[in-house]
Amino acid sequence: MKNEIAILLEQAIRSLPEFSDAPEIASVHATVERTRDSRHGDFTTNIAMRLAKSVGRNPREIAQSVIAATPGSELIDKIEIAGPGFINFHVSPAAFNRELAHVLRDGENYGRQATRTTPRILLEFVSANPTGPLHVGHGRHASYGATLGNLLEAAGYVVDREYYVNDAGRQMDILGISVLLRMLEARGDTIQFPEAGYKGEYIREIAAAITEDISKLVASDLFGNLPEGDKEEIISGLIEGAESMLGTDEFGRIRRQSLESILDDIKDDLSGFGVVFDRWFSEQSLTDDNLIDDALAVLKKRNMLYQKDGATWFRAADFGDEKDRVVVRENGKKTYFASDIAYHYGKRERGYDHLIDILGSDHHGYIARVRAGLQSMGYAADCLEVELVQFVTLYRAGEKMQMSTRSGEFVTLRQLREEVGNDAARFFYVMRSNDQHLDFDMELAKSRSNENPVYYIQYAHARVASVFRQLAEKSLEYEQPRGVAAFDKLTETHEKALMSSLTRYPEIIELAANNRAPQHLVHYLRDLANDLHSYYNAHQFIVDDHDLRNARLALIDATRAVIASGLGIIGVSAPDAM
RNA sequence: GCGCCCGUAGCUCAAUCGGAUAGAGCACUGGCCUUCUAAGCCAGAUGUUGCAGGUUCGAGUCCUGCCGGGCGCGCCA
Repeated sequence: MKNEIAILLEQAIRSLPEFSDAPEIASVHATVERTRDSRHGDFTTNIAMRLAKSVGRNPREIAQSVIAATPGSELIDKIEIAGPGFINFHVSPAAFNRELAHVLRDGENYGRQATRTTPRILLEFVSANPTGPLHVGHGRHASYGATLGNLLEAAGYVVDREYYVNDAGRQMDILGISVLLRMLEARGDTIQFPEAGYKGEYIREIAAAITEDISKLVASDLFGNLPEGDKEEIISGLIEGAESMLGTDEFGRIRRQSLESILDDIKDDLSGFGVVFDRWFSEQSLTDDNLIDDALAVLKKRNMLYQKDGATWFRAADFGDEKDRVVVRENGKKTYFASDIAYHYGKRERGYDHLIDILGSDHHGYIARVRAGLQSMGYAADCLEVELVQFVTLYRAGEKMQMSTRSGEFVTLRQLREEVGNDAARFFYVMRSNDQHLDFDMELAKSRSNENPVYYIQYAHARVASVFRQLAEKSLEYEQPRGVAAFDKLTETHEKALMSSLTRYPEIIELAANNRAPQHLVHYLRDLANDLHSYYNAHQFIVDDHDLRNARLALIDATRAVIASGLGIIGVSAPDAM
């Protein structure tokens, strides 16, 4: 609907020679928006004020000539000039009726844009380290990422969802030794669990399930040969000791089984949360497939690397980073940053045009250097987009909870899901802008779940389903074509409001997708549910008038479809009964 | 110290490349179930948009400075 208005407007402006050189002409489409006040009509544009700047003429005069040049259309009842030069469009009832018929025809596909082949988008999110179960902070990333993926698809983009598994490096050794020590403990050996190890209870559960033979290892030998030092040196000593006493292969198997156990748990948790990935990308595979070397070779070829203090540096500062970064350490080991460059390089090499990373706000410092990496390899700086998600602070009974994986003291996503339910959790997580901090009070979410806005929206959906059940009980039939033919009878204020809201849905999808802002959809659904509830209370749907009854049923049927579609994008169920 | 993000009603938050009178929920008060689910509806109050300047037809939104909060500034991952 908005699109049609924009096309008419663009035709009008292009037909006027005095604006042919104005730069604003390219963005006419984007200036058309819904009015906030129905007295201003249904759609408005500020294009006259924008043109006034570059052409140097009175905006109201410009508006006048634009209106005069606008082709006649059955879509529009009247066009008015208001205020400093707004052009307001009043849409005809017939046009709303026609659009409502579209909603019914498309059902839950209404508002979805046709698929476009470019750009191909890779959406990476969660990517939590596989060293423990997901906690409530990851839940926000999962909900936001999954919803954004759905939104982008609804807006017509081709999106692949990817989880980057940090299965390489020191943290895997720490995981391995943590599990091994719990195995020794379970066997009856006396151990002193290191401060830097993963202390969570889940480590004991993993240890209990591992069948690797560790009879070669004696706890007293292991602890007897520990170096003096801080907690990092102590755990390094334990890892080295275990590898030499038990064997590198044996320790490697324990490490791998621990990783698989945790990864299985994460996958199960996420799929249970309705969050699915197209690919789980292993960091270790970067090394195995020589991708890091390939990426470094590209950088070297482009003269982006140099040697200093025995290390290899990347000229990140040449591309906007605050300083150059090490990619190969003095000891010959590649840095994590080298993996990151290679990973993002690989994403582009796999054919993705646009990369979206959803990261915690504590990672903001790393954006510039990864972007520098891509840029230095010849990719456009804006092919990498990073959406930062602010922290979740969890409160239980008004008390702040700690969230440290290493200490093992945290509330898991699984616990949260069990306590408040998937629907409420998915909804709450995307209710507010991702750049706002989120306070999540468990007790509040549980004890007041009836006041949860998600139920308000679900209830609207269930109410419509209930009306259709009542219809069947009265042995009446819903005749949709007859209803569509009788849309002229929908003249009540509540009906007009509902129709207007329904036809906004495609615009909301576009808005929420383009701004990476699912909360737009959440607020829209709340408003739509409100329209339905108000209508429900003000008017009877199952009335004697055959035509009016079917017209009203068609209207709420369309509403049901849009609510179901919107909730589906957020990952929330649309129940027929509550 | 430098960098990024945030600051809007009592509380939690919205506000569509800058747009018309800054909006919702919660909480509070009163009213509405013999008719399709009262997890609902209707009516009612609240703002120096942290502070001070600037840009312009127009600023919560953009720019500068300051105040307050969060996060980040490794040859860690």
